[in-house]
Amino acid sequence: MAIAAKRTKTIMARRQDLIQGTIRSIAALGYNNSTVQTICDAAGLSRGLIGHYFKGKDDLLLEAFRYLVGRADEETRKAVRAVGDDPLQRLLAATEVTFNRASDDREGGMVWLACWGVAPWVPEMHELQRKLWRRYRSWVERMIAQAADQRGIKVDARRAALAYAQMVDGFWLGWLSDRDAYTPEDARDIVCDWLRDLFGEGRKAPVRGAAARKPEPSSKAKSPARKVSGGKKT
Amino acid sequence: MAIAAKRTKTIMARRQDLIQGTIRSIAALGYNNSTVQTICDAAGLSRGLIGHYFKGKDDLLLEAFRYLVGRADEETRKAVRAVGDDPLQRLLAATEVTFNRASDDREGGMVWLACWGVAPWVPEMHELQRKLWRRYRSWVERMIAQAADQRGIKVDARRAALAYAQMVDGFWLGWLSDRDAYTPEDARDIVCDWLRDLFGEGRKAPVRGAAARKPEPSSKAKSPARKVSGGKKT
Amino acid sequence: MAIAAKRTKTIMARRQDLIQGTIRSIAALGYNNSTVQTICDAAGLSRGLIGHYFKGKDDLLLEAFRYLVGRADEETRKAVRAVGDDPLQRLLAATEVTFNRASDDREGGMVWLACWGVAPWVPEMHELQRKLWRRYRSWVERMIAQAADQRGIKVDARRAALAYAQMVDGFWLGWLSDRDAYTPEDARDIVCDWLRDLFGEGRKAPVRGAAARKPEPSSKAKSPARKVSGGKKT
Amino acid sequence: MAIAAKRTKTIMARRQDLIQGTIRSIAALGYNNSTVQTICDAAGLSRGLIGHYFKGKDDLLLEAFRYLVGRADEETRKAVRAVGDDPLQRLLAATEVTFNRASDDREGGMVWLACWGVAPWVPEMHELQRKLWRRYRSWVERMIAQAADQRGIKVDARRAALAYAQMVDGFWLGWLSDRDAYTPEDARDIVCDWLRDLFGEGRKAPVRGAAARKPEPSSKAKSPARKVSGGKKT
DNA sequence: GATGAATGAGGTTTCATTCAT
DNA sequence: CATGAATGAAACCTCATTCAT
Repeated sequence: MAIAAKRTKTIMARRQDLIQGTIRSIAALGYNNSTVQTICDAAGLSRGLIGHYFKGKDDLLLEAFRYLVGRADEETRKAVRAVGDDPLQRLLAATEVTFNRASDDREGGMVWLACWGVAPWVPEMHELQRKLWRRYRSWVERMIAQAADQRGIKVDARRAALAYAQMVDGFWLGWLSDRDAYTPEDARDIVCDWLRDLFGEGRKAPVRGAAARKPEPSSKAKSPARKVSGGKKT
Repeated sequence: MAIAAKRTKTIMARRQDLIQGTIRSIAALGYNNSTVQTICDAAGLSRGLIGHYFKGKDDLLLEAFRYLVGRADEETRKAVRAVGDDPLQRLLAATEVTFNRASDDREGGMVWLACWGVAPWVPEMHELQRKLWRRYRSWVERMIAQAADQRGIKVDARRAALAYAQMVDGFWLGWLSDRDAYTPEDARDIVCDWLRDLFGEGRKAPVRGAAARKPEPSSKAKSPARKVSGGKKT
Repeated sequence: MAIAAKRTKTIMARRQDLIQGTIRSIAALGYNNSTVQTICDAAGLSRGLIGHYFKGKDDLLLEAFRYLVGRADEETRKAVRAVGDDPLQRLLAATEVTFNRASDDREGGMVWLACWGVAPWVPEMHELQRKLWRRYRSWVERMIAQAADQRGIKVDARRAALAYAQMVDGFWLGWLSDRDAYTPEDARDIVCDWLRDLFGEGRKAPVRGAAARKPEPSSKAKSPARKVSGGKKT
Repeated sequence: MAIAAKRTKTIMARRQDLIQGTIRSIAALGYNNSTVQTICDAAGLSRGLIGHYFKGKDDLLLEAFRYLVGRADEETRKAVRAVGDDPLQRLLAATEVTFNRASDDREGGMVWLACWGVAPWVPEMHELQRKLWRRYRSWVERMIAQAADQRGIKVDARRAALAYAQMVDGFWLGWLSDRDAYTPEDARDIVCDWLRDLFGEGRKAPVRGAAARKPEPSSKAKSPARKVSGGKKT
């Protein structure tokens, strides 16, 4: 069994190597231009190896996407769990970890972007993406509904969740497509402020300009936002 | 010259045919799976023709994207011009036309999505996309700044513009990736409400007429106004 | 239509080129060692052309076999028709043309041999082969039955047809596998003598040794035989 | 030495395993589609093992063919020896064992067929096949010559041997390619009758017992005797 | 100007063989 | 001695592009 276990471990390691190679290759060359050759080169392995560990290129591509999804999910869960049970805090934590991931793993983000662009025409990827998104949105909706309940505020949780989720995705998309337009921190702040405003919580730190805005009654400017990564995660 | 003009006209027509074929092919098969063959089939033309009108496949792809961009730009300008000079009305009109396009031309939207997914690795497309985005965001920023000025409200125009623009993109992305999660009308309403809330304008009747609507006495934020979506809508 | 006709003609010509290339390649290298490359080289065409005219390599291989079958069939029919209606003469003519083909087109014969060796594992080829064989055997059986009737001789036509057909195939097989063991003329004479003996007809020419045999009463030594090519033909 | 002997034994056993695996694989999948993987799977051994016991795949293939050839040879010799010295009885016994093998070991037959189809392009296999055939034909020729001598009949032994040998092969080929056209028993009867007719021996009881049958008073050709298959059988 | 036949580069995949464990 | 992971050659096929008609 020790041998079998070791073997299994090696197998997992090689699969990881190939997945990482895929991510590196796609990040560097794009989805189309990534060939079995570039992927295996990036993984430091020989071309034929892909057949040992995956059904083929498509399978590997899908698994790489699945890996990114799983990792984002895990990271977000951990961050959310760490802040306790308060729904707003959870949302804020999720938002933060989402945009942190943007800076920390732009490579992964680029792959995510590339996958968005092909998913509609790759049934399995499409399905995975939709499942993910629905779970994510429904989690956001629950959090928002709970937070509103706690505060005795009326919020259309569905619409708020949509606004949040799509804003986050939009910020991801925008930053991946043009990293100079704004920073992930900008995005994070805007979304977090939007969340706090939604529940009438004050902003924490003086946020660029906004803090200078007259505190009108309900200046709850909505800035919709949603974690790209979150979107891809839960 | 008449002959030359006619020729030019034919050339333009053929180019259009090929561009439309490209759009149809990408919408149906995705970016990767669209070949010169599928494109020309979709255009009802023969395979070799592409060389007469474009430098090659890549060029055609780029031109198709350029065409979509140009058309969207034009439509938006027209809608904005039609609504007069009021910045908020202009933003609302732009929002509306944007989401109307979603329903009216899902095919084009899918192509847009596909192009998003490859643009970072196609320098010319990337550049085009960035130019477009920057112009768009700066226009939004100006409109927001003007609208705020008119109302004597202090708004961080840059952040608001980012929030607006990325929310819109996020809704596009989400709807193209999963058309069942919400409707373009949902998206439009959420974004328009967000805009009105930003300026303390009350939500109103079906936004569809909003563009033509007279600027009523800004009834300011409705009651708690903190509901992302007020009473009406889903 | 002239253009369409010409095009069709060209298409047929290219298909023929590829089929001939296939035959030459298989004859020279065997079935396994024939690759798209060797086939196209033998045809004097480029590698990619195969996709224009056939579904793929397998399709081409099958068509090449079909071509050999069709040609053998045609040649045999023509030879049979040329000798009139007498069943024995028809059988003799078929036998002759069969073994003539052996000498005239050893290349085609080798391909036939190669196909025999793979047919059981290539459903379409197998089916074609079986259809062919059955039609051929039943024709032989009918001829034998008629010839026997004419002479008032009792012959088990089914068994005689089997003996004839398999003897011919056996001679083909043997000669293709070892061209030095006997000549096609040897084979032809043996089979023709067997046929004549079956119906009590005298042998035409003094055939090696056999003619010297004592004309015992009914020395109808059966030598079973069957045209390989015939077997593959009708 | 005991150890060395044991080792040798294991080696032989493994080689046998691989040879059997080869036969099973080829019978199931054909020559082309049999890979080292399928062969080792069929043998219940691991892929790399082939290198320990054979020079490579080609060598294994050749050895498998050699094994079939050797076994057939041995079986035939044994059957022939068992029947005594009478040449005709020997031929009948050889015929019988040949067609018995067809039914008893169709798998082996299929491999034989597959090898026929590649042998001309595999020099070593070709050579083996030719040696085998020549030895076989010359043995048949000797038997026929002896039987004719014994009876004072003049027979062209070479031609008769060719007819016999190719008829047998033809029946094998036909049955392997289409097992529904006739049974090996049909083939055996036809060939045995042909042999008996050649020497003016009457057809007799079920041939199955023929090998053990005492040489009865050659009742010479039956009546017209020109029926390929007398009264009995199908 | 329009067509599609022809080319050949390049992609994915399979496979025989080698070799470390 | 046995295993199967690793390699890289080579096969098939697709496809963008060119060019004669």
